[in-house]
Amino acid sequence: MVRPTMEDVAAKAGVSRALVSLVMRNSPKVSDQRRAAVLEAARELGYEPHVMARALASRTSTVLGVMVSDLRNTFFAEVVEGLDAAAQAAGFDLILNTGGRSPSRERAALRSLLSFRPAGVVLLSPVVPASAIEDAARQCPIVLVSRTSRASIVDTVNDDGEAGAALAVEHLAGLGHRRIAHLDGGGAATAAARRKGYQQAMRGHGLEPLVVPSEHTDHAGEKAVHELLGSYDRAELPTALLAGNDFNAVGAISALEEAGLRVPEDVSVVGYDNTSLAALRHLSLTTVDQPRTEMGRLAIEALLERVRGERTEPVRHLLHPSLVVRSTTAAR
Amino acid sequence: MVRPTMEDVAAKAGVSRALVSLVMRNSPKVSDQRRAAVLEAARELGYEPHVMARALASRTSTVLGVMVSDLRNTFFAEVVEGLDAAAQAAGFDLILNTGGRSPSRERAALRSLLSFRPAGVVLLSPVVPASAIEDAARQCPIVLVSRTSRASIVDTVNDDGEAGAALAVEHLAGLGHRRIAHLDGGGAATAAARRKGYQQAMRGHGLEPLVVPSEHTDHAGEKAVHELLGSYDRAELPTALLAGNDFNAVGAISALEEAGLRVPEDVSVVGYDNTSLAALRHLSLTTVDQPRTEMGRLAIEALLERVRGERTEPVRHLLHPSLVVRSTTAAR
DNA sequence: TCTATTGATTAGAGCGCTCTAATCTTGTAA
DNA sequence: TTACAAGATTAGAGCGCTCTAATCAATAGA
Repeated sequence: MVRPTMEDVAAKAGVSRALVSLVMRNSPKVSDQRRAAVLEAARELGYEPHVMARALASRTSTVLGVMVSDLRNTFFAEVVEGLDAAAQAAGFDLILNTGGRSPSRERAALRSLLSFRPAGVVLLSPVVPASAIEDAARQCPIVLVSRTSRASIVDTVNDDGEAGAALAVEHLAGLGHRRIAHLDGGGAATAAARRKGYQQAMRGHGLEPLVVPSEHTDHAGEKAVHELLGSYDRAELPTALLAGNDFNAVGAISALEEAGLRVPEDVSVVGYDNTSLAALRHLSLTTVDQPRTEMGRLAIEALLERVRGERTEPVRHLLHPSLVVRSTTAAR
Repeated sequence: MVRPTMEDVAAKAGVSRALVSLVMRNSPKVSDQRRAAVLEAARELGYEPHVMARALASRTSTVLGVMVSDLRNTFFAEVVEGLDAAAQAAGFDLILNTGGRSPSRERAALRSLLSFRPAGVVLLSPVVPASAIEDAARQCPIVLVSRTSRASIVDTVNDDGEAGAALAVEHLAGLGHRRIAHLDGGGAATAAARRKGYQQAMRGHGLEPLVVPSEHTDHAGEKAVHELLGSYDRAELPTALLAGNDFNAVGAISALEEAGLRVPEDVSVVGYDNTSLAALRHLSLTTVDQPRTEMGRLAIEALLERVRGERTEPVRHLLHPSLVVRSTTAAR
């Protein structure tokens, strides 16, 4: 289990440790002959540089911290995939934590990440107070994903929920729907923007917004539909629903079908997030897609710009979502 | 961005660096008075020990490497959650990679993990050849999840696919089904065990196994059902299906319903994995649950036993799955 | 009063690397 | 032949910590 060090390689190749160091960082100022000898010795010994020792000596880290609130949520998992791909491409490694949507656990997780003296940290939809984030930002660059910030010291990457919701309303209105309800995301971080976009788009079409309180779960989607069914005559029922997210949409569809209403013949339903769920042919849900991999990529990019000192002004990426039309929406 | 060091804390508290070190590792041999002074100085300066420097000096790492083939798969994401929880509890941090089911990318990812000189490494369903894994195992303890190994140097954590499939057959046979088909998982690592368990359980009940080639996707599930429908008269069609996984089951249900067959009235369907998908009330899929969080916990446990030198014999955890009965199965 | 003894504190080396500055080789010009 | 520049190589300090062994202070026993 004890791995060879640079010193071992140097001894074997008959050169100094410093020369080995140069070769390992492929410095141009090494003769081809020595380089070959060092590389050969390293290969034979199975030598790989020790990242931590390197970080300590060079005073530069190739580690990026990532705190994700909940990996079970495929949205976050996919953003992490994007982060990983971009980080690997840039020669960085991720150290990853989960905070479980608990402020105290998130604090501990963040502290843990910072104790690595990372080059930067990405926070995925954190719930800690802004002050905790700003404190962290004094230690290294911070990028927030799916959370906004006013601090000029942190960058943010979000999808444009207003635009996404508007896209959905546009689609439904274009299909001839007039009574389009929105199942609200409640306390979710993304809910406000989606609600606002929905309301504005509705008014823009001269339509009356109808916001039904709900949550980002399938269960809540069912409940919301039950409430709608209880409050309106069949003839006055909304003919289209914009759910808070895909799960919510699936719950809504469930409840509609149980009540004998067909989707999309009687009621059209649009989700949000384009999770793998939505793509299932069994559901084939029309939904709003967030470019998750791209969000991960942009987060790393923003981080590295700060790391390299190329930028000190904050950047606010607001990504444009797109509508994925499947089988749960139809013309009125 | 330049953080205080132990030396700074020592100066501020008027003690030596060594004493600060003792306090940070809460050694008992420090007077209460000095301890308080050091803690106070650390607090004022916002000092946190530098994990990497600590690792280097102590020659012990608190880092565990994790390579996951694909985070998009919620199964893996949930195992990672389990890994993270157990690691955090033990005071370890995870450095995480994805290998994308490509041997070359996995090799690079593994190398990257090892360059941190981690205390141990967890490989989630890796596709690299066994030799690569055994090479890695010479550098630090390795635990494989969802992959078997004959090497005595690595530990493994798997769910007992045979038992899981048998559980499903048991359930269906108990409901009076005689013609139970299995939609095979094809090349997936877990497919063989599930198939074998299915076949044995069928024979145990004096029933004839019927394995239909498929894959772990919803699309393949649809296709498999279409083939069944093409090969059998309605009267001879299997009355129950054990799918390779939940996605596959959803595809199968889709195709059955399109063909005018009701689930579970005409055909019962059982999935495998108990993904969040299965729990959706809209699907409410009867399925076999793998204890994913537990798998993560056991992987960390096995790793730490090796790290602490408590064990040198390999351990092969074969976790017992359980059946979650929902609404896609009914009595014949 | 002096010496053990115990507990608290610290000096200093070293973990595996990088980086600056110094040293050693050549080749070339005078 | 000598001098010197340019390129190749190395010595050695130091990154922020841990750990062993040594030192120091205080108390107890003779």
